[in-house]
Amino acid sequence: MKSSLTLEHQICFQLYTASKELTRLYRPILAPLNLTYSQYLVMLVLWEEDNIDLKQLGERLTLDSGTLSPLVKRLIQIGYVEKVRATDDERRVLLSLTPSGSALRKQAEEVPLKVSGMLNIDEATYVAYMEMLIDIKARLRAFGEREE
Amino acid sequence: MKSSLTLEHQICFQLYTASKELTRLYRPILAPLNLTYSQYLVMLVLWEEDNIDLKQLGERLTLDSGTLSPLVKRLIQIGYVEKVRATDDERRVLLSLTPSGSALRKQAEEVPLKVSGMLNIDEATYVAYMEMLIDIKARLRAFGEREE
DNA sequence: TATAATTAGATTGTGCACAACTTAATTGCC
DNA sequence: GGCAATTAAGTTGTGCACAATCTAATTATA
Repeated sequence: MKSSLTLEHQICFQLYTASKELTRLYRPILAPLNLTYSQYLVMLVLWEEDNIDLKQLGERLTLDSGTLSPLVKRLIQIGYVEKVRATDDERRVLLSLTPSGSALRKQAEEVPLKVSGMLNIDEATYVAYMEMLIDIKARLRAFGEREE
Repeated sequence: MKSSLTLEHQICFQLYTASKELTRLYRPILAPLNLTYSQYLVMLVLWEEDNIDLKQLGERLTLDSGTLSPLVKRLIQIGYVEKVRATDDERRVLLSLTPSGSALRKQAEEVPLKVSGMLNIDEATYVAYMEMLIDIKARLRAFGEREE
């Protein structure tokens, strides 16, 4: 079972292309906000919880400092966020929204609606798909923990 | 509905992290074959259909020449494939397996088994998940075509 | 209380992923 | 047949994604 080497029968391939194609859908929607897809994810976290430290941010997005450091640098250049060193622990860096970064949230509110409109998907299906993806991740993590 | 801006409620985020985490699972499995994940996908296509041209390969994987050209260059350097210009149309480039690239298939046969073992997933669930991912792509493409 | 181990973040190097552009071959159309 | 439009690959530039390494701050412990 599942041992066929055919491209289309690999769940990895379906997941990989689905992710790429969905990201492609976001590009024109995010362009007016001056954000890439990954930058948008960082902003989503900040709108939810301002003044988060980079460590937590990386854990939320499963991104390491090698990815996050230059990404955050670009968000600072655009002027949406700023870095503040934590006073209690000088190693930590807190990320906070600038007024322009906060203001952007209003425009971003429309993004999920546009996307689900484009996907043309009903609530029940949407939820089922979300659960599937979360389950795949749970299985991956269960394996990771088994290995430790 | 679906208008919450919370990270975890975005299907894009779940798809993006699931794909990244699954790819991460493949890395140690593919390392002994001397392949990255994307290179593995190219090899899958070649084992299925040798002597394919780059255009078709790119369509199969939804990758453009900007990604594929350097990727193929690396596969040639490793010695798994070679490029041959098509005689009937000098623009086309055909990709074919070297003996070492063909031989690799035997080792690769074990990859899907290892992965489904790690995912610890039964056949029915696996198939259901595949169908969901294919459906997501179909919806994305349906939108793309509507826009043309 | 020195110093070893750990931790947070940054840097470097490799490999995608894709847009925009270039080059060369082919096809269409007159 | 001649020339514009199209097509296939390749190149360049930007931005992830991640491993490996480095630096500086903190914590643990001998």
